[in-house]
Amino acid sequence: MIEAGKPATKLKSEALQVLFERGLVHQCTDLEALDAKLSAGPVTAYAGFDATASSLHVGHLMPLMSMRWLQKLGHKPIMVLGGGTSQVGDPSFRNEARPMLEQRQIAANIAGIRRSVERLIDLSPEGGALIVDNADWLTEFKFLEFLRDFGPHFTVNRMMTFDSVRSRLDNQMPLTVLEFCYMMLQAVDFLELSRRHDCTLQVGGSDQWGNIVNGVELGRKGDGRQLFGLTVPLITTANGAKMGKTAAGAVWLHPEHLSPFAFWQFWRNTADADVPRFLRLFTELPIREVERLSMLEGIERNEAKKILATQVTAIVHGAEAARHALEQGDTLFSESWEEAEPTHRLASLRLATGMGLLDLLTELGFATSNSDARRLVEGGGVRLNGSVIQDPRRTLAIGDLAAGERLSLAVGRRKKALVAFE
RNA sequence: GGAGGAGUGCCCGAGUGGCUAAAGGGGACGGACUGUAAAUCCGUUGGCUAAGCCUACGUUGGUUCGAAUCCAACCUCCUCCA
Repeated sequence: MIEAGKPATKLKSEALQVLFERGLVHQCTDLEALDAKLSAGPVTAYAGFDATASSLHVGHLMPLMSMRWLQKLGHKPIMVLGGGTSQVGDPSFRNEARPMLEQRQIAANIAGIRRSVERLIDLSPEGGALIVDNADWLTEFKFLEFLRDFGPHFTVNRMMTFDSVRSRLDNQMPLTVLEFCYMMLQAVDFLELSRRHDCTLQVGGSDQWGNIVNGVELGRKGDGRQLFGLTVPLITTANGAKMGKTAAGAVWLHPEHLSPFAFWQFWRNTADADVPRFLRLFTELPIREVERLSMLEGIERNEAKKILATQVTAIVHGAEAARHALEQGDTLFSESWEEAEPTHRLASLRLATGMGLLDLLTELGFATSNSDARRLVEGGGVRLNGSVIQDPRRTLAIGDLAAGERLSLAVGRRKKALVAFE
């Protein structure tokens, strides 16, 4: 096992060179052998995503970026949707069992995740990529058969040594058999993929190390094959916080959970200190360009942030959406932002019946509840058509519309909306 | 199996009958300052049909005019003993 921040030896394969250069490597089960294999020819690699929510979020971007690089460099990605494993729930580094997911919920979540995955990976026949669902094989096993086929390759002793379950055991928190067996399922996934698709590499988050190693060991004991595991680092922001949380919740990849513009904004608001690293990790700009942008200081760093935001948004939501978000950002944060293109459209009928300012704030996602909106207003954080409104009972009427049948609303310095009524 | 201790808001943590929607800190959000950054200072931080009401201190019951605080049972965790 290799702990990798920087490779100890010179790498032969372009794939690993790029992944290291990008900061996408944390640990590898056998760096040298993997390097040799990757430089010898195309390798099939997989990354798995469980159906814990109906959308992926920025945390999932790291393995996704790794898979994109691998595909670009001639290797074959397999994206595994966890329709089977989600029925169990990964206990890794969690102090409590996950709530059991209903079948219907899993199916709905898988559908949402699939949409993002399809965007991020080239699924054209030339791309060689595949999307599969591990329910396809995991649901087929009969219990005794499963135990007899795979059980002998796992020892409870070994399973209990993994850090991912260690703290649960040490703290004497209950770890159910259901959860404990999760690592077997993920190991079987890897074995199955190696048999079906000649997949020999698994990429995952650093919290997946234990699960991945189990798969690698199963490959060796079961089929006498050498499989490889590679983990991406856990990203925290310069402030030490886990990346990807905002007041509104996780930063989702699915456009229905978070608009492409809001997504763009998230990246635009990156702290200065994080910009170089994020450019490396989350864009595909040539490393030279990344370095150039990283040199920018002071106000100029804002340009780097815009490029970062636009690049990541292009990858996740498409070039068109990214360009649009950039334009919106540029006009919305310029002097004449109140003349820009509307960000939201509502029926003018709603003004006739009297629309509460607080309701609008909540509806636009600027406040999480009526009370939250009220606090913002009373605290002087809300501007309607340029002037601060502190009366929470304020309602909006036709008279509030400026030119173009619209009104502008800003919360703080970062959140701005132009609402058109038509 | 026995003895003792603990479970509080997003997180940590005070609170041992009414003055407690609950000290303090962290985080988050808003204001000032700025560059849609950081740092600093100030404010806010359960919900609603909002000067009123509702829900909340592991769960369920009970005592009381009144409970996060007292009692009982249960669940979970921690420490020590076997």
